[in-house]
Amino acid sequence: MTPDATALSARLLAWYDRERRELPWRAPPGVAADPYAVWISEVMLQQTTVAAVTPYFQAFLARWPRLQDLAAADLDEVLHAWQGLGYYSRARNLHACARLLVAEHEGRFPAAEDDLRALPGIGAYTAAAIAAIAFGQQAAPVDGNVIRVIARLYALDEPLPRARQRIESLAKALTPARRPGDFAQALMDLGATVCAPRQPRCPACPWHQACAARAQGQAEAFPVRPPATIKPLRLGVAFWLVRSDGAVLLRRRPERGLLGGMMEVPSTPWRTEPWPLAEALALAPVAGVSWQPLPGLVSHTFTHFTLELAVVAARVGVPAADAGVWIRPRDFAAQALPSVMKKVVRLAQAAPVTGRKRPAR
DNA sequence: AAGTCGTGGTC
DNA sequence: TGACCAAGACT
Repeated sequence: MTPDATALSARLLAWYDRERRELPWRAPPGVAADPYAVWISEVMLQQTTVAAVTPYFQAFLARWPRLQDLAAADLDEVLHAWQGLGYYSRARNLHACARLLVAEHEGRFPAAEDDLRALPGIGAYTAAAIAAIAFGQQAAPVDGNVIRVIARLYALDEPLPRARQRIESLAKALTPARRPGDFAQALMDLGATVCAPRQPRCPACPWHQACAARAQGQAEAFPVRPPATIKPLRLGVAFWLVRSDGAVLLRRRPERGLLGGMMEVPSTPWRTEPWPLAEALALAPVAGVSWQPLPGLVSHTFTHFTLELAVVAARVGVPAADAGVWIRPRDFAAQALPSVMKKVVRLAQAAPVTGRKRPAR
């Protein structure tokens, strides 16, 4: 480290010792972090806020306190515990990683960054985070916070993602040999609480004096991002099919791809062109029933497209085989339903199938 | 290497 | 209200 880097990292660590946040996965000062807890938290925190992760993390560790417990769980249980958190491949990779470690690594995490990086669901960021936080290695995890802080500190005008290499080497150069895990968390805390994307609180920043972007009065202008691409709109028609006993037809999505392995209300494919009703109904899970369009639309924005689902509903007596599984709405809680499908359920239940009065009771 | 992969909060 | 964005990984 250069003298500058030494002074900067010392100042940040002093700030961290003062302002450190208590988080459920964070070990008390001086206590070694549990690699298992660090791993779970870091995977959950991928592209996900602390507020969203916290209840999931606590439920996860209460249910599967050790790596061996998670490895012994069924994938379905893990997916269910993950429902609502998004990026569901994380749950499958988490489960696969637990089983791999138990089967082939004596149930222990490797301490080396490279070995961690080779595990399913652990990329460059998470490998560095575990190595630094759980094993005290001089690794430098680079997440969105670190990118922002470093880009501002040095007023890097090279746009992302090209600037990433430079940011990684600058972050590494700032990382001290002592307390690298605390330094990494300090950098991320700084980005989360002070060096925020909008309206950074520069006067409260321990790097205030050194910050080049701040000196230009342009902190918010960094990092430089390429213009965002517009999200296309995709359309579909969902089939809300109610059996005479009240159970609703659901099906499991393919293992890979969008919402992989999660449950869904059956629907047409999601495409750019509108669906004429007759064309959509030709793809219904059962034929010969009377489909009734429900008022309203389900709108849901994914990372790279917006989805609008119309919903048609019908009652059926004898269902076709192989169409899916019949679940009573009261048992939906036990299903791994992604948020977009919960919206479909909400819409369908707000507008029950008419044409037949529900039995008064 | 650019596209794919969720969701909820924020302004 | 819609666009941005969050402790990224995988292909």
